[in-house]
Amino acid sequence: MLDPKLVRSDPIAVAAQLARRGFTFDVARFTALENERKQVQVDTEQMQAERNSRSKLIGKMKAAGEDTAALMAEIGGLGQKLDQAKQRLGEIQSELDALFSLVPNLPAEDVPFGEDEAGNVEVRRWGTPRTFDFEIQDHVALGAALGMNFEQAVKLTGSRFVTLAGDLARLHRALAQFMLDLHSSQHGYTEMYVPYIVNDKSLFGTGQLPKFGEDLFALKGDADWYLIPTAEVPLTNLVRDELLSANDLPRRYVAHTPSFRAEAGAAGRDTRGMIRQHQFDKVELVQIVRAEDSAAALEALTGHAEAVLQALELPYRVMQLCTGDMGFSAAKTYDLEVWLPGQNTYREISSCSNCTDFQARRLQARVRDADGKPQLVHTLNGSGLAVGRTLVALLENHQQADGSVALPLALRPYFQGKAAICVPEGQQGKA
RNA sequence: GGAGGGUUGGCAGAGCGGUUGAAUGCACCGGUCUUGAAAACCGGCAAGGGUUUAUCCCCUUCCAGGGUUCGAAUCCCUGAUCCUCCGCCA
Repeated sequence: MLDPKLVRSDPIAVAAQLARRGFTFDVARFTALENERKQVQVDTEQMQAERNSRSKLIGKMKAAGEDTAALMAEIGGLGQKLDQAKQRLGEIQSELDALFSLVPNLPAEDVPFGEDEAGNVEVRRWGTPRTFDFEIQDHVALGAALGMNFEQAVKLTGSRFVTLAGDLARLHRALAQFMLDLHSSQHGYTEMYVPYIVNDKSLFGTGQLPKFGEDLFALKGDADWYLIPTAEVPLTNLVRDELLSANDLPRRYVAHTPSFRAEAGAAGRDTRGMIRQHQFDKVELVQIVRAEDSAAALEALTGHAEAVLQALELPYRVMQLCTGDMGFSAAKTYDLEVWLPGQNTYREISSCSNCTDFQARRLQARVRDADGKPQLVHTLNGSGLAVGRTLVALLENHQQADGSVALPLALRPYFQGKAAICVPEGQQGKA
């Protein structure tokens, strides 16, 4: 949610900034609504003031033993007019709220202009893609021999799911655990266990609702419950409706959860392999900071995600998203793209965003400043990392000629020191 | 699932339908005192919104939504949630 005061004070300038990210803000409609709101609100409050003062007077007169019948009769007619005005104000307010709830965050000043992902700007690269002296396989081919099975998942559920068996399942678990261990012990994050089902308020707070409901899996039942599309939702909502004191910040949370996405509109995209699934695990980083700290926090958080890739010896590049490619709540975003030899390209494996006060305003998440005045916090989130895609990258980058996959040093403690995962007995030649 | 009891400011916790936006304590901020700190004492201190250059002023808010009333933290209804006891249970 944008700051209504800012939008009111200069709707043209706000519209211009939103246009940079391809969003059309209807200034005329907003201005008309806003003018009517002002008028109706002033009228309504005036009537309320009158009612209040007269009712108080009645109280005083009764206490003094005077006759109040005349005054009470006089006040009677006010109620109906007031109800009408309140109803109209409520309607206008709902319309304004609906309008505002669909408006994305303003891009930060240093975000490059661009209409789509083609406008993203490479910031830096780490590592060098390996040159192979044998015919490489992609993760689907490698995985088939190691225990990755899409047919089984189709039987259990449908497309865009997977089962992992044996060392591959263990690798998946090891990756998540390694990431949690790294962030909680080295980067100052508090590990959290959170619900995988959240209510509609939480999804509104982080911006998934009302605009992106079709991307979510909604549960049947009386309550408005949804499977989480990312742990960003439960983690960020931890501070919803909280008024924190200055020494409560910064807060850094890390959690490993599955993420559930309907992938509506993604038909035909990334249908091969584990790249785009309805269910995938992710280790998520969330920071709650004071406004003045958020720019630096984004750089730090991005670095924390990068540290995972470095420890796993996976080449990547850091992309700054352009105005047209950023998510709804983000003011500034870095994507980490890992090298995938099987696709001969870099693919997104983490997205790190500074949402400034956009989510905080929806969440009513505040902190007292030095003067003791409540100020909105800033929220940041980033994947550190997407576990499924990390597994994909690991298989493809560290594959060996015989179909086994070398384990980076960082993961070996989770495998009793083993140096590679190998095709199980009896599976050789099946790939 | 059954029965009962709660939900009030950052926190704890009072609150007969009428100057109660709400006592008191803690926390916090400022001051006195002190070499400094602590203690003590004095003072300040809810949030959101409207209007305004600003002060002032006004409105809303005591879990949420309805209702009764000239007037609701207070009475009624519905829902959420927490606690206690019983039942069931990984």
